[in-house]
Amino acid sequence: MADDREKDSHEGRSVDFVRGQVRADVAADKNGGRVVTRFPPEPNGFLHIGHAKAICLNFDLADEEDGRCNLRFDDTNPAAEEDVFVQAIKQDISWLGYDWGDEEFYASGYFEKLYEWAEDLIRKGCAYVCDLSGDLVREYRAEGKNSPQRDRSVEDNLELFRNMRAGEYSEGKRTLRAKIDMASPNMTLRDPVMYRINHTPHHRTGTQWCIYPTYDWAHGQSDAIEGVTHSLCSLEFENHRPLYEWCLEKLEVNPRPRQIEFARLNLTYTVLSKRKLRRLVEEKHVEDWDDPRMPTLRGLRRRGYTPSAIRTLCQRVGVAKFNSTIDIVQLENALREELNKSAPRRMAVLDPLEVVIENYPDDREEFVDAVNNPEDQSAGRRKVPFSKVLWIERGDFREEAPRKYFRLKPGKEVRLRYGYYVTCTGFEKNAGGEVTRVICTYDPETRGGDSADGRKVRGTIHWVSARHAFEAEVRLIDHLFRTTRPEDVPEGADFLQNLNPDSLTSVSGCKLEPGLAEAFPGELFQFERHGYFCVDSKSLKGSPVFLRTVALRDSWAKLEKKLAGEESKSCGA
RNA sequence: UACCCCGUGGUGUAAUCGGCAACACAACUGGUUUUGGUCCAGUCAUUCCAGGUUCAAGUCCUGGCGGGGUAACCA
Repeated sequence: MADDREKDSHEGRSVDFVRGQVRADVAADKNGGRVVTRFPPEPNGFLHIGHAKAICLNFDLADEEDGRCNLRFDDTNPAAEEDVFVQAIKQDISWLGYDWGDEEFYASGYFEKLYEWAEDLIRKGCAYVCDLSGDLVREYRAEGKNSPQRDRSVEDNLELFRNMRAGEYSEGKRTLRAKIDMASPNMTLRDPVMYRINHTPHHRTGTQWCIYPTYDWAHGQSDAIEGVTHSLCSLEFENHRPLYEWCLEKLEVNPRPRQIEFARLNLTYTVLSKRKLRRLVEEKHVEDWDDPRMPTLRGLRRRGYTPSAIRTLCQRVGVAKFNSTIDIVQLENALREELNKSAPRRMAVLDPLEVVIENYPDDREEFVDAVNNPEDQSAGRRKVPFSKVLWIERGDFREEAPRKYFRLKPGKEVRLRYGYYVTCTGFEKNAGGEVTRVICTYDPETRGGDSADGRKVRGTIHWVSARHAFEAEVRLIDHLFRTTRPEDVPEGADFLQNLNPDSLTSVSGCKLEPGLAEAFPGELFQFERHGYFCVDSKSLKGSPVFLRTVALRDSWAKLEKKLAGEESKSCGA
């Protein structure tokens, strides 16, 4: 895998702009040609696929340049952060396939140093303690008006700042602000807040501190402390770059890390804002953060997505500054591509219809030979039980079929995969007009699914022997939202109105190949002609629940829709 | 409104110094097939607009238009 990545990026025709800039720096021997990146999550939530893009970029880039990537928890806000998130984030990054080695850091580990630096700034006359309330600070900044305390003496500032640290003031009472330029067209430069008071205990430093550095005061300096050379972040920090540089310049830190911004990932039919994901969980529109419909890494993991499929997606979408939305099929396709090569095939009937083979002996049973994976001979073969009464998919029989329908219909012959050719000789219906049983005859000469006379059979359908079937629940998962851009709602409307009511369909009584009874949690299969399914890790032992990870492409569904369209058109005319 | 960033097929991402617009996915055509899957072949753009510089502009310059971000004691 590492080899592939290296090949792609070093020998490939093109390189994204971030890699381009990093390589230019290396070529210019900046930082002695060293490359250090970092992934800086705030431990206040779970990682989602948007984070995966940043993780892949930072780790892959460091790897390509023989550098390293640090994991740094940006834990400067005790009100929001918790250790459970630290643990979850580490677990998710590892699962994705990345290793930060010993480079696990916390912004909170630098509190003392950041404090010292803040005092330095005060002494230089570049920071002051401000008494304005939050509302007033906002107002003054908007108007470009100086804080009344902007010209406090260094001595007073130092004393007040120490008092802040000592816990003498209540929350919101005072802040430490950088003295930059209240007239700057860049709002972030209008005397940004560096420290605020918060008496909430911190997940790592407990009650040791009651003043906390803001992102702007902590981030660049944390990068510098760790020797980060390239600090990659998302577009919304673009306006902060001059401030990022101002801090490091004032502190005379050398060498200085370089901030580069890139566009974050957006996916169709998906919502990736932390706030919105939280609402989905809290308002119970999903089971939890690891609901298989969630775009969180734990959700995707539970659903059966592989780390490499996610990495492939991140690699394919590239890195740029254009704010784009990736079609979710891009993700689905990356997974299909991988599972097509690796997932063992099994037969599973989701919507069972009974088939009786009238010329097959009542009590006979035999085992037919089936290929586990046509894409991978080393996956071997297996024996599947066959008998007189079978289950087939309800959708594979039509009393009256449209043209180009290759499956079972009266008088028509199809192949039962790995079994025999069967011809439909009749069917039964109940009072409601629903087909309850299909009657067929089989050709004993076609065992295995081939005929010696070279007779052509257009349809091949899957089946499960009724007597041997393993019954289980299957959950069909679809997009959580029914619109491509769920967040696009009319003024005042809620994105939840775009929730897809059919995102989760539970189907019980599915008839599966008996071997599937032994499937273990997380194990992935292709149910032939349906899609890829995995055993829900939350299913109870001995009664696996299968989740549909992703469906197979279905060109018949497309064709049928098209035919139906033509039909109604000609009828209407 | 102010400031910053970005506009290349349907969707994304490329295109050394200014030099034949490439790749992936989607869509559509056809072929192969014991999965209507996979696989294979083919089709699909006058680079947001208008000027300018140049032998030559996706690329450089000017002006529009369009989209996004920011204007937190969040990150």
